[in-house]
Amino acid sequence: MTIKRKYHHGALKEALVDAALELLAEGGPASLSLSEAAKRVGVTAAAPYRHFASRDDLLNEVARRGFLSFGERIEKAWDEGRPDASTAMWRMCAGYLAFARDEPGLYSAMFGSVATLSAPASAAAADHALEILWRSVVAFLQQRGAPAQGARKLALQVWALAHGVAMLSISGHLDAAKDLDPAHVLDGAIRNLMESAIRRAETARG
Amino acid sequence: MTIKRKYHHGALKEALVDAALELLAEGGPASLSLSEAAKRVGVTAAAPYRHFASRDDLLNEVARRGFLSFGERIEKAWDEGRPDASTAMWRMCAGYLAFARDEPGLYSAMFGSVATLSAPASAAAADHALEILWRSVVAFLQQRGAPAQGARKLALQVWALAHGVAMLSISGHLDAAKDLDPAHVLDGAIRNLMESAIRRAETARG
DNA sequence: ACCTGAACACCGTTCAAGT
DNA sequence: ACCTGAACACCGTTCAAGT
Repeated sequence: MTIKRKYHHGALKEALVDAALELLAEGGPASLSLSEAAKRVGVTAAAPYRHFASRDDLLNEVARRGFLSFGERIEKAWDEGRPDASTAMWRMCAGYLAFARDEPGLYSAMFGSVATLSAPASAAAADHALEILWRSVVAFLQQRGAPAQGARKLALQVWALAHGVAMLSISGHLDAAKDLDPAHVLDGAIRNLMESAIRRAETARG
Repeated sequence: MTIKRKYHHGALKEALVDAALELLAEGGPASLSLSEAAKRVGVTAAAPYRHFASRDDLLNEVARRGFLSFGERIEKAWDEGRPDASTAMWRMCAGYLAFARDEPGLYSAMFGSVATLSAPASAAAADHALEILWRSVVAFLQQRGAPAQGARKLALQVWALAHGVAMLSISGHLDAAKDLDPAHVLDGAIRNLMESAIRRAETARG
């Protein structure tokens, strides 16, 4: 009664995605190999091509799912702005950095590859994540009694800031600043950004 | 009188670096191949190993030089804060984004690879680039009569912001915001960051 | 000291053949 | 419909041998 692999795996696509996440966690996007994923799952190197058009296609699917769980995570962290917008905004930023810190390989796959993430599915998932950020900024401005006029630009700035800190942190460039932890740097900058926006609104109102 | 390649190339190391820059420009870090660089230069795939320990070693050398020319570029753009700190800061940020836009492959090689850029030489070059940013922030604060107290943290925030915008721009995530160009987004954010810092100094002074 | 040639393991990808 | 086996081009890397 030896354990035999069935000829048909049954859930090969899911298994390959899981293996890809493993590889990403172990060595980043560079070590995501279709062959290695196939080997770990117990199929031939050619088998994945029934489910993915190419290596980049697999990477893209992984990135797409990454954006989805990323969006869920920061949405939960925002928690509809409870107990107040400032606290929730801080918590969301911390959640953003925590995701990048906990899954640097996945985060790099989502944002790192220049030409790879051209697929529309992945782009849509990324836009969804941005939208959550945008809604948070709008809610923040509303709670402070400011108009949501420049919210889109502000959301983009918040995103760029969080992304920049995350990437510099992942790549180790922030390690030189031993006394400054990433979350602290980001929090201070976000605070400045939001305060400036609110102040400008107040000044405009007279 | 046929043109014959000398057995000894003479300047193989330099030639390989140049070829690597070409490959980087054509297809990003993923298409930087030691074999392809060797082929373009006209030597065997094994020849580069006299000059570079590995593919990553070549990539690292290219990144190191990238940081050097990047540092020169933003230093020139800053131009010692002429005619005034605000204008110079804007010009430096524009120069930062222009570098990333003109050489996306090189910029990605400099910042993108997570595990690759672990070499101390490359890290030192990166730190030097950050120092230029830091000096600019200090000069900005001085010209505005504010103390240079939080300059280091502020420089890190400026860097993260510029890096974030550059990366999002390179990876195409900013294209969704058709009406907002990267330089404009960055400029607005930097302005808010600096103004908040100055205002805080003024409040503290009473 | 610097490069070639041959070799090996690995990877992406294709395709005819198996279940 | 899904997977194997064999095949090809390509790449990183090593090493003995050539100049």
